[in-house]
Amino acid sequence: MIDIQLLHNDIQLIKQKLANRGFVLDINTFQSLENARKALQVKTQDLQKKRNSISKEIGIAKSTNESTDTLMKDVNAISEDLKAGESELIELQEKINQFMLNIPNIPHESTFIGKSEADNKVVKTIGNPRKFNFKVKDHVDVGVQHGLNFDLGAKLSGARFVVIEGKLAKLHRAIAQYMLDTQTEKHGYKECYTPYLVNSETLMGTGQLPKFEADLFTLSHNESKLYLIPTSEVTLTNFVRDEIVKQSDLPIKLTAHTPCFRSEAGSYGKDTRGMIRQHQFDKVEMVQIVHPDKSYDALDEMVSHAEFILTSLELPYRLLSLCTGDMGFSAAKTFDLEVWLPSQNTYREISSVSNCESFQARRLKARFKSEDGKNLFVHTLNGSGLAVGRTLVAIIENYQNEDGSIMIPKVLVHYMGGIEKI
RNA sequence: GGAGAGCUGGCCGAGUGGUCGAAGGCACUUCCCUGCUAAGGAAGCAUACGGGCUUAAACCUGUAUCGAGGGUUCGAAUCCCUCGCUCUCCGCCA
Repeated sequence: MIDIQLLHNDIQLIKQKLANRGFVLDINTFQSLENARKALQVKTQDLQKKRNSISKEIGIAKSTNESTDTLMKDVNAISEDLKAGESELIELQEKINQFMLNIPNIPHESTFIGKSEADNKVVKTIGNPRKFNFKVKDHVDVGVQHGLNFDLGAKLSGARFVVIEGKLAKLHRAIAQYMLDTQTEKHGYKECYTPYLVNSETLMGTGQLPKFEADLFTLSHNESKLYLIPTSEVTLTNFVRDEIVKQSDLPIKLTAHTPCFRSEAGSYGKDTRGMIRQHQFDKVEMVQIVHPDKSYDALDEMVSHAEFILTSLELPYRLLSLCTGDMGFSAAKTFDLEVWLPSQNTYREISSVSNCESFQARRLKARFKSEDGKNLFVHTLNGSGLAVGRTLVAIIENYQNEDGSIMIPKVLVHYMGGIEKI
């Protein structure tokens, strides 16, 4: 949620900034709601004040056994107005709140203005795609012989599900272990195990709700509803919901390896082959909760933490700075890492690292106590470190041999129990 | 699934209808005192959203908030209802 003061101070400027990311800010609705709210709040609070003071007098009168008839008459005279005002005010505030919850974050000034992914800027390209002296196969063709089983996934669950068997399943696990060990031991994140099912408040906090319910899988549980997490950014970032942490506790660096569940509504026909786009995939996530002055340093740091995985796996990749039109709802600034996929002769997203500044913190009421005793919103960042499924895809494709075998990247051999090739 | 207990400020904890946003303690901040340390004394110390004043802050002031929501009442931390969560015991269970 953006700071409502921004809308009070210079709403035209904010409208412009939001327009850069394709969001139309309805100024008229906002201002008429706010004007109505302000007038009604003043009126209602005035009536509450009257009621409270008369009630206090009644209390005093009762204790001295005086008559309270006229006081009662006074208070009854305003009670109807008061009740109507109170309920109308709540309604208005709820409308304003909904309005605010549906506004995306304001892009950072360094974010390029653009409409779609075509306008993203390549920051750098690292590593040279390998030259193959045979016809490369895609990860499906290579993977099927090693236990990548889409038919079985479809039988058990449907489209966009996969079963991985044998050595390839072990490789999948090795990748996740390696990433988790690296982020904890090398980069200082605390390893966490979190729920995969969360309530709506949690998703509200990180911005998936109320706007993107269609992208989530839901489960009914008694009267209430639970959601499968689309990323462990959701659980890790919500650690600080409704908390006031000490400034000295910052930065908080958390990581988790979890499955992620996405309904992929609106992506029909996209990436239908293979395991690029699944309803369920594993990811090692990094989250940082930081002092507002440090969040852009932290962003660079997190990008480097994701990059380290790619370079150490010796996978060619490029770094993209996302334009305003391609960023997620909660982000002010986002870098994507894309890994080289020889079968597609292109780079594909494997990590996304975002600074949400105070956008999530405001929704989460996640604050820290500053040196002068003020409660200020923290900044939150999240990034994949990395997507496990897509990393498996990248390894299968980049490390394939002509005979269909797959070399194991050096750093993973240890995690594969010494196996160098499958 | 059954039975019971509980949920109050950063923490502990008092408070069962009326000058309660909430005693007391701890922690914290400032000051005083004291060779150091320790101890002692004084004051301050919740959050959100309004209004006033102001360039702004400070400040003054109002309203709301005692797990959440609803109800009763002139008035609710306190009474009633629903829900959530925590704990204890029993049952079941990886």
